[in-house]
Amino acid sequence: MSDVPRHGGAAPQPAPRVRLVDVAREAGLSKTTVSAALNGTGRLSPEVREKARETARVMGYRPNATARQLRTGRARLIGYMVGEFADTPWSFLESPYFARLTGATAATALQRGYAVVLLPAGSLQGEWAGLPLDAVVVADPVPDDHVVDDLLAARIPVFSDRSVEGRPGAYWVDVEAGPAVCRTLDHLREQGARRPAMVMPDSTTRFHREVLAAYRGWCTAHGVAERVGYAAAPGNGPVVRAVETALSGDGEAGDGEGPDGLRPDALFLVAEASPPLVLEAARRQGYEVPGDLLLACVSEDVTAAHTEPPVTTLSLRPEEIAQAGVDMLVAVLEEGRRESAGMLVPTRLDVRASSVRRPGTARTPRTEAWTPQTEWTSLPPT
Amino acid sequence: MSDVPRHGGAAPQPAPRVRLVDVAREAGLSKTTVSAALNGTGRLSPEVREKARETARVMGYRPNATARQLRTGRARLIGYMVGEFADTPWSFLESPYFARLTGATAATALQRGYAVVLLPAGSLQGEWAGLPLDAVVVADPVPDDHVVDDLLAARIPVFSDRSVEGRPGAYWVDVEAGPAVCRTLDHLREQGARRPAMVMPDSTTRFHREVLAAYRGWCTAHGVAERVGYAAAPGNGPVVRAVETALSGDGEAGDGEGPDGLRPDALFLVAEASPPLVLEAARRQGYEVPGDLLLACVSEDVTAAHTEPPVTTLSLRPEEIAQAGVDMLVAVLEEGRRESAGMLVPTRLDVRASSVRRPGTARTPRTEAWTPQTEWTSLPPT
DNA sequence: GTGAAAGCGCTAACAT
DNA sequence: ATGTTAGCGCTTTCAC
Repeated sequence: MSDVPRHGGAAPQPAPRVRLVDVAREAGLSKTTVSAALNGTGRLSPEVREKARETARVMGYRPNATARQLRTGRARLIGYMVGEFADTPWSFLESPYFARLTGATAATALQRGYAVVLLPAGSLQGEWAGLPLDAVVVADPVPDDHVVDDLLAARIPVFSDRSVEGRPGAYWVDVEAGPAVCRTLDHLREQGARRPAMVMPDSTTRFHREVLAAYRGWCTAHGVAERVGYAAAPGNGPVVRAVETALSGDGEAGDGEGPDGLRPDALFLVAEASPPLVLEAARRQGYEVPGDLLLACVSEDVTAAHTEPPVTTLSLRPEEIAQAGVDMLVAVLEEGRRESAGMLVPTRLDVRASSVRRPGTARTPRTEAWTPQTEWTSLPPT
Repeated sequence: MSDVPRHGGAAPQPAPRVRLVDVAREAGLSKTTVSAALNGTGRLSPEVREKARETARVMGYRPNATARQLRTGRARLIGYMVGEFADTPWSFLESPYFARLTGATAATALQRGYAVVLLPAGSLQGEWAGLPLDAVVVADPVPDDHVVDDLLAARIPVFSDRSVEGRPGAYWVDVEAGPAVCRTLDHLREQGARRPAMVMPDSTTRFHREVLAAYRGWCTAHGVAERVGYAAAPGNGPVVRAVETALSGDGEAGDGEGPDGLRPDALFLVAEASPPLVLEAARRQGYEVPGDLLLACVSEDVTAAHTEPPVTTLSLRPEEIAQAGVDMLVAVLEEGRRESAGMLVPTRLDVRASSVRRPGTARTPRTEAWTPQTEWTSLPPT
């Protein structure tokens, strides 16, 4: 008779929500049948299935996600954190790259039926240990952080970059950093650069290590001197200062004019900084862009297209990375594979006026996608 | 005897996690006792409590959040979405203001034991209808969107801006927009501006409506002509174009030189745009800043401090808004109040060189916080 | 093809 | 002060 719960916990909702059993009673069916009808499982006659669905719709039935979770063991919740920025665990959203990566991850995940919860950089010791996370995405982990280990030890699948390759329960998506660097440097060289400098953060991220290695390899292969400047910290201030130092020729050697006594004639900036600010910095150092200095930045900052001249950017394509990662995540979670797997996503160079000295040499006058060869390893795009 | 589940659903985890009952058996206690010990509830002797805690720790027990949720009826999960940007539901993270608001919301929530899940702008019809959300934060809703109604109809508490004031189940935090606008305009006037123009998005957000009203009121009170430019869309392109139009004096009236035939001598920009780009636009229109044009922007963009001259900004203080909102949310959820409530958060004007024509008039030469009077309504900070 | 019932792991009412 | 037990809402096995 009485439907009010007498024993269980307090029902905080004043209006008791309609439950599966309510639908079943209303439709004159059993819980089982209604459940099967709604989930598309079981063997039911079309009429019954329709009847159940209709009743549920009319009654405004919405399944209790928590109960379903408890039963199925999965919460359809994935954690998301960025390993870099360990000292300012939430500032990653202020980077255009991570903002887009985060948004795209959440968007793709939701399409696949998973929700993304935002987590701070830093170790598992945190307040979120109790969340029922099916998996955690760790974007750009730093090697000396042990989040990944903690997560794996807690048997939570981890999705990260290639640095986790081979570890059971860990999966990866990474960017084709090496080829991208080489192609960008090739482009600068095509446009006449002979002394390309690179500025990057003093970071231990796999991406940055790869970039540095590729730059060095390219310099060796082309017989040019290495000119690398390091930004002491992320953020516009430090990066712009590093750019100024690099452009003044006052590199780490401190010899005043670069390795060979000459100032660089191209700059490849591999750190998020505001393109207009970078342009200004170059000008303060007495350069005209692209006249005296060709400029290309690894950046997702949309202002790059709005400066004068517009700035050439190498996009890491956060949306594609996110999509590939989430697709893999869903495959893993839903098909229950355990061995590590991963894939590579290509980059895109958007050539703009800041790196075009000889008109007509660039693929297009202003802005055009140029995609290096794609390299898929395991898990082709579904 | 047998601990393996025989009846229930498949246990996807290969290693069965240690449950409450396991701890209880190991410690020679009952589930109840261990539960009470761990949760700090009930009346237990200190020794027993300690024993239970120690055993749990040793066994690496971590409570199953889902089971707890099912029992308690609350998931400790809050949704987060921003109402603006309905056409590009995920781009809000690329705005410095919303990036910081989002990060701060997630950070504060986590500290209070709640996780934040990212939701797209748009109506409840979406894929996330099934999430066990205790509440949803709707940042800057647009009036013609019915998310708030849908949420309230589904009896999910909503935390938003003042536009939801008075609706049962809805709570608000808002920014002191009016006073902030007046003080900024006062500051520009103090610095010598006589023809301040304002550029804002063509948005129906409560904030923007309030800003417009305040600007108009201020103009009337000071007997100056209104010069308002509207950006057709968010983003640097449209906003910069709107700035150019406003500065050329070519307002909506299309009279070539502004309402009184004169170009503006100050610009108050109430739209996120890259400060360096805005400066450039002003220069393209033949202005020198701050010589011919005083500039102040509502912005959280950190590049404002790095331009030459640095740009004066009115900060909406997203961190404070987030914290106030989450504190209120926790109070509501945990004390179960139903009547609507809200509070106001003050803004902060960071005066920098772009709006200082007469040296010494500004509170400090470069960058100093100047906080207008605070106005608290209900719910004082806890 | 349909329904009864077990039980996911936990918390809280009640009994001791 | 501690233990026994019901039951949160759902999915799934198994018997009919």
